Amino acid sequence: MESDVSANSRLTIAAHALTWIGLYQRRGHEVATSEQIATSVNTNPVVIRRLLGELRKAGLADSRRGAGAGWILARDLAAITLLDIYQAIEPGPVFALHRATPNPECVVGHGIGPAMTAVYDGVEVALRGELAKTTLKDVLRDILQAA
Amino acid sequence: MESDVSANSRLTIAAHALTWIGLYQRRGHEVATSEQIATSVNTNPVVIRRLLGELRKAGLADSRRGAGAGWILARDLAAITLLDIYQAIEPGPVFALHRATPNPECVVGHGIGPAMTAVYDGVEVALRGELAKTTLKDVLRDILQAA
DNA sequence: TGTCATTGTAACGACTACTGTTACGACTGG
DNA sequence: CCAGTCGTAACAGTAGTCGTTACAATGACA
Repeated sequence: MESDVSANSRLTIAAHALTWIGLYQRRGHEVATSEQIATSVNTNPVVIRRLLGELRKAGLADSRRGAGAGWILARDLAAITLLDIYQAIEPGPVFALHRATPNPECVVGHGIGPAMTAVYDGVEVALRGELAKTTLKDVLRDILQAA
Repeated sequence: MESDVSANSRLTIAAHALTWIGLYQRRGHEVATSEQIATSVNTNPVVIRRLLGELRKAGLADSRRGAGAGWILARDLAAITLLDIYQAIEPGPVFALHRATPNPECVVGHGIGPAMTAVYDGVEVALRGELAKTTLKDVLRDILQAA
């Protein structure tokens, strides 16, 4: 169970699932089932299907239905960055402004929004730049090298 | 009310509170009450006291009790970066690994943890670097310039 | 010494997000 | 037709944040 302090593991799970599909395909298989992926991730198949559904909308994965169905990559592992996955599954920014509008008659309340927005934009750019550096091919390479 | 998709507004509120105290002190006042700060932030005084309590533990603010009590800065605005605040109030990293340990008998399940950790470490460094660029003096300057 | 404004903190309900699970309809290869 | 898998709804459990009420503790000041 736990160990974390409350952060998002969705990016980890999504990268795990796609990398698993990629390795499975590289070994000659056609499709991977959510059941198989869930066994590797150690979770429920529905969790995998939900997540891969979002990745399909983003054009990173695809699925077949009916008998002998399952999941395939929509792109090569080398053409999928962690940024692609992040954008597919993370709806909003890391930091947010106030929930309730601060007092506009106060100088600070009036100007803090734009000031923080500028900083947060820079943070997002830096974060995305870091995630864009790594492709799933890189991730798989690291995994196989460590084995 | 809202508008956000579920992100942390704690850094925004904390920066708002400290900046407000700094401007208030610059205008000649001794201490700022949580009531006054809450009016500018548009929230409840207890929310401010809770947050400033964490900032006090980190050595960024200080408080006086009793009658005529309130809050003061423990450092000059120029000596407080957004990274200082972030570290004082954000308990964990942005991204987390799996909640449940993935299947260690699977190559991917075994190696994905270290591989993603390396990436996440880079993300944290980039994020912290961005936040360290801005001091509350910068924030206040932007606020006053825009007014 | 007494008053009283303010902090410190516990407690609670409301809201949101993610996770795990069950259930079942939709689809399709054989 | 049938069996296997996806697609998705529904629900409970966990966790974090926020707003709110309540009240004890503190300490400046009259």
